[in-house]
Amino acid sequence: MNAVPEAPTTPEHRLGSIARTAAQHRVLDAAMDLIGDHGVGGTSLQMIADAIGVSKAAVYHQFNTKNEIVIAMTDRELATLEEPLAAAEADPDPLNGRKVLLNKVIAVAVTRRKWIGTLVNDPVIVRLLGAHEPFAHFLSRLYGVLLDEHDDIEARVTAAVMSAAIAGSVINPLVNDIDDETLRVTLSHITERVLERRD
Amino acid sequence: MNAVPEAPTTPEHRLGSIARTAAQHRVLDAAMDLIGDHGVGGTSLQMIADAIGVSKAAVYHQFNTKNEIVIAMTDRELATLEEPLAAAEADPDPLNGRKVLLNKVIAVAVTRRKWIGTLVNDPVIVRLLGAHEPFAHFLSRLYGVLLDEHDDIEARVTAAVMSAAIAGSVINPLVNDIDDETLRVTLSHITERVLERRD
DNA sequence: GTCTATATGACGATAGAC
DNA sequence: GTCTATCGTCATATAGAC
Repeated sequence: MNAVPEAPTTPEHRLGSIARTAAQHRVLDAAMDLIGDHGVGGTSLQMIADAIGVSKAAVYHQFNTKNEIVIAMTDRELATLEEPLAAAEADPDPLNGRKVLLNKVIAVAVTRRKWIGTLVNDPVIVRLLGAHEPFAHFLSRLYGVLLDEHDDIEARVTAAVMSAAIAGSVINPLVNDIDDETLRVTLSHITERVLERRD
Repeated sequence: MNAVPEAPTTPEHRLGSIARTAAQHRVLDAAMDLIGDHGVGGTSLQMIADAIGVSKAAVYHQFNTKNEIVIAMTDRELATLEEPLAAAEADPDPLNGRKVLLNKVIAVAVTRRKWIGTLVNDPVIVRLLGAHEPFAHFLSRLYGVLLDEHDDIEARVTAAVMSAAIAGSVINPLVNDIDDETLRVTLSHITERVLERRD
């Protein structure tokens, strides 16, 4: 599908490892804003170009295809969890590592609330999350830390409820006027209550 | 927040009150299936026509615009909650009415899980839910029964978490292989635990 | 890095025959 | 109720000048 110099053994496919120019970041900023509002399918390159104030051709000079923009945008966002995830994996106390990572995930979800609905629900991005190997690998690691017993039905439903609660609640119009800090604390509180039944 | 026991003059805007022909239902069935997979923006009339096995023009004979298809499709689905909602509103015990309605909402969400992510997240449908008056009115009634204290921050976050937990968890790949009945019972259980802290 | 101009195709929607 | 044929618009994407 794309580059991927690494093959089977994949020693290092860290997200966010590709350096981007300022012009590329401008494209990604505009793309994220628009796609957050209209979805991937509802956002054209013309809209992105207009938002930046350049021509379509200028956008195409930064990224070869629309899909590359979506990948780069998703990569840039998921990459903010690379370090917290690695830290959690290295934590000698798995329960503590999970708790710290969960709160970091909540914090990111809250500050990025406008975009999170697109990330977990836009058909194009959802497909990408499974099909693009670096993303699939990363999410597998993330779930690995957040869950322990993958085969237990209640554990899986609980995990689904938690991730849905985090991703879904922050985008609900009901909480639109609640500030980030209040929302973050309240969510942390609720998810911990759900979790503590299992730990 | 909402109030409005009856709108000023609108005597009857019940959802699902428009009779549809068999041909129209065939269009709506195909549209729901495709839109559930690819979103509104990712589904063309050609795709719908191909799925039914007719031409685009035949589809246009049933509905004048693509938007009308989306509205009719959404209307048909939301209408399944019209009767449970009316029953809950008429229940002399509001707490019981709410509980019964909540479980009905969960049941519908579980059986329609493939579609529910589109309903609550697709930019086109979300916009429609607020802009199309019958939908906005209906949702206002629904929230009116499910919530009591709209202004309380924790109540709103709780409501957001609950609706997100229901809508979001059923579409999570983690629960893909869990049968409807098991998922429904587990979800009912979890949401009741969240609710009982407030009642 | 940005532009104008253009190729090619798919989109929503319509006209009119059967 | 369905078809073929078509309209005008906009989509992604490219070529080549500055």
